[in-house]
Amino acid sequence: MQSSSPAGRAGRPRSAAADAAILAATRAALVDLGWSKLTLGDVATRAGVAKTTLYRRWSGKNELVVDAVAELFDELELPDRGSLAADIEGVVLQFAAILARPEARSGLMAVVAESTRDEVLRERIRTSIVERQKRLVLEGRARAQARGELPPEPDAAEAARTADLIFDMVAGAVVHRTLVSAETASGDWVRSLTRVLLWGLTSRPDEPGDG
Amino acid sequence: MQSSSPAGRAGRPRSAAADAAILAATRAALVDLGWSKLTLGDVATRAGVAKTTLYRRWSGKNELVVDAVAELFDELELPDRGSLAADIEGVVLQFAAILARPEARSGLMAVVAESTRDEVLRERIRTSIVERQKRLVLEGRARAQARGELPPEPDAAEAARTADLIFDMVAGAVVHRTLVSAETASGDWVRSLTRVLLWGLTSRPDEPGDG
DNA sequence: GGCATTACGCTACGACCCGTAGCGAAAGCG
DNA sequence: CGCTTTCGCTACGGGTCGTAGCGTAATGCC
Repeated sequence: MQSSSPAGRAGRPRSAAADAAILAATRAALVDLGWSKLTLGDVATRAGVAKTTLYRRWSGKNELVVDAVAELFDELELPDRGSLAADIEGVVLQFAAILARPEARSGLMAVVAESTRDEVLRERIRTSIVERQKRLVLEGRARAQARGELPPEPDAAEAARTADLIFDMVAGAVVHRTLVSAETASGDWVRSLTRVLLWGLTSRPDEPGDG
Repeated sequence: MQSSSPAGRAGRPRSAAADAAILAATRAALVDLGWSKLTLGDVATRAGVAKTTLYRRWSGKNELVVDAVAELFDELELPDRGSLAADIEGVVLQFAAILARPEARSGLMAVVAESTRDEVLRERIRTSIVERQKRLVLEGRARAQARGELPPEPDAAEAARTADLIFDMVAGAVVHRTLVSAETASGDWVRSLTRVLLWGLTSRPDEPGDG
């Protein structure tokens, strides 16, 4: 059977241009129609491909939108702005800018909602979207520890729990601010968020208000 | 025309029992089918009413699910546990318990996603769900100020901005932890979240790490 | 009690979308 | 040149949507 080509089987190869066109058409349809009114037939027409071609590559609407939205987060990276506070503010502003785009707003929340009843979809979202964001938290902390802004963590498990907490707080706050409260994540707001986070993480345990 | 009855017009009144049955059936359908596979015909059958009756009261799936999910948050209240930290932990645990229910998980995120393209729906979510949660933040702060745990705020606008920030951080963190990271908001996690928040809010501005 | 008014249950309907099957043509590989 | 796979196109049964129409049930007003 497959003798020479490593991954490419015999026969006509799939068009890479079609993949890009379909994902772009999906984002355009999300902008124009939103999640619930988006139909795969319409996406195929926008992309200039047959509906059957679309179904050969994606099993359904959920998977298609996950891939289309995931590409939006490709531009996320951790800039080196010299201090932990500035690094956090920079990446949060990037994240907020992505969530300000209508194709991200309507698409991301919808697939997350669907993922509560679809374990495979949830894993797809995790690997293609969430894990990439969480990596920024780990990189930012490592960089801050190298700078001496944060102390090294002796307990690896505790360090992982803290990173998860920070990730949920930052990403959750931005998402909630943008999609639920429907307010823009302005520079002032991001600075306030960063201030609370950093003071909360670096303050000494002076038993403030505990019984 | 309408001479005596204040709000009730002439004719057969709408069945209040039908309203309750429809909303309960909607939640049951959310548990069994999730958002995307939920159909209004199925909800009507579950509730024991005709499909036309359902359409006479709700304009569509979005509005129906908002009302069905909103009832889940009726039980939210601010317990007086003696300290600000304990109060926060209590209400966050209540919030997390609601979000642990499948009808809330699949329904809430879906309507929020739809609300990004529907201003009327967004306002409906705000008044019936979000604003009720935000009120707990304001009550909790007022109680903490009465206890002397927090200083009084001279600037009302700044106080409102801080309350909005705290609300987005708390609600966003719990939602993100529960629905995106798909981990339970355990007691340990809630205590860690509360610790970061309180230290972040009560620490003195000693310029920690700023240039 | 009779009457107007409104809600209700039921059926039926056109419109739309889904997801798939089948076909002939096109584009690669050996 | 064959073999294989993809592609575009058409067509189809099945399901849901949202509405219209009808007869019936329940209330307020006289």
